[in-house]
Amino acid sequence: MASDHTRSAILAAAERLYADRGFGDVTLRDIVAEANVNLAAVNYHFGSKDELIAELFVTRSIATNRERLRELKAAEEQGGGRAPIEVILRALVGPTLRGCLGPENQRSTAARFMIRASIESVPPIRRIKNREIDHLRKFVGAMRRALPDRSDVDIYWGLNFALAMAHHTIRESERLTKLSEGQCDLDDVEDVVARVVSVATMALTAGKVEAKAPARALARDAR
Amino acid sequence: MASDHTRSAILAAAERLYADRGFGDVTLRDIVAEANVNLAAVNYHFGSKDELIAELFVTRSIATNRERLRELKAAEEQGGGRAPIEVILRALVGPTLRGCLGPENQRSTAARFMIRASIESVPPIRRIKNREIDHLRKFVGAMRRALPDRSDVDIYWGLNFALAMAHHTIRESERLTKLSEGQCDLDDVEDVVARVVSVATMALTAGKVEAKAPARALARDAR
DNA sequence: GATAGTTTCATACAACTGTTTGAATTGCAA
DNA sequence: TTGCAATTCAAACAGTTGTATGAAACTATC
Repeated sequence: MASDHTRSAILAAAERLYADRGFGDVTLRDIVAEANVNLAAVNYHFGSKDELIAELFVTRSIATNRERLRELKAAEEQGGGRAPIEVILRALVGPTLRGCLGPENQRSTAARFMIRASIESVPPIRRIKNREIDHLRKFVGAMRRALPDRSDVDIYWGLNFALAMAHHTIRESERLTKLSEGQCDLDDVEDVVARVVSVATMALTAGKVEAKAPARALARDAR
Repeated sequence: MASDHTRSAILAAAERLYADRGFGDVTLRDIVAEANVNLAAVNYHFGSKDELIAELFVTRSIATNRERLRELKAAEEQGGGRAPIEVILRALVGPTLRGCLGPENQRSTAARFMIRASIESVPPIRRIKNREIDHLRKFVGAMRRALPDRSDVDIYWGLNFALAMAHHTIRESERLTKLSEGQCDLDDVEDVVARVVSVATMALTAGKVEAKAPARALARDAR
């Protein structure tokens, strides 16, 4: 096993470079130069460039997913096996948003790396994302328990839209800032989380008996 | 000007190949082989590979944007300069969704190309997307007129979320189908449009005086 | 301190990339 | 037909890429 120094130096350098310049134009030679190691070290320690990228992404994904499940579990335990939908959605999108947004100058390398991964989507990363379905099913289950009257189809769509808003906001944060001329404050992460959760909750609860009647017939029917 | 035959053969072949295999692994040599033209023809007619990609994307973007504005204009004229927010949102996301979704086996090459462009996001395409802001401002204007009580910030967020749901659904349509085991029917484009418009409308109108009071305090406040 | 196993290193490899060149060919106008 | 411009073509260019090799340096064990 030895010192492991080279291995982690490569990981750190690669994450930094990918975060700064994207996957498109960072070569192995850039990485080994940044890490002060030999070119062959990458293939020796990781097998290939793609496996290096995959390891970086998997590490960060696992961290996010663990945090998601931690929040979800805590919420369901507190509610005796059933958590409010808002809290479930917050557990779903909160860790991702908190991990990627926030004041730019204090964003961690990991955060900037995950933003890149969200924007550029190279093959090794796509492959990993496709295996994320089992993880999402856990949230589907919790959402079913929270909204037993809701059809599965509606649950899936609600989940889809929640992730859509979170990821798109991360991907296009720069554009939203420019479009709104800075009026949309993407550094206020908790506000972003609240907005996403709010809209997703409406999407999942609108037009149902849920306590009182909904405000009015929704556009959904206007089709 | 001559026959133009070579030029359009390249465009058609490139669009087909990019649609099928993505930008990542389609080379100029693949394209000229598919188009039965000489390798140098691409640089002769387009200047560079990136300019070829840009031309493909611009052509399709313009078509979509024109359709968007056509629907928007028609709606506002019919309403005497002010259109219902649902109709504005439908003009915003409808053309994109209709252009990319629908039964897979009858999807046009152009549609599949635009899906790829939405997923992979190579530099020349990113550059063009960044110039889309002026186009979006026209929708901001219409939304302001439709919802004069709403703050600009809310308008921007609503627009952001509407685009988020549309684009994410296109990008991740495969995953949503898998997650829902086919229960979410992405071939029924008008249903998808209705769902996106419905949620976006709620996002933009919730918690306001709009006729009756809203059903209840929203998660937004639970923060 | 010899040995076996791990890690580093310089270097070469082999393939592929977009682009350029300059000559050949074509099409059209005078 | 002649002449001139536009287009096509084969070939080469110049650079980059990820990966493989085999020797050297190191490390820990006996």
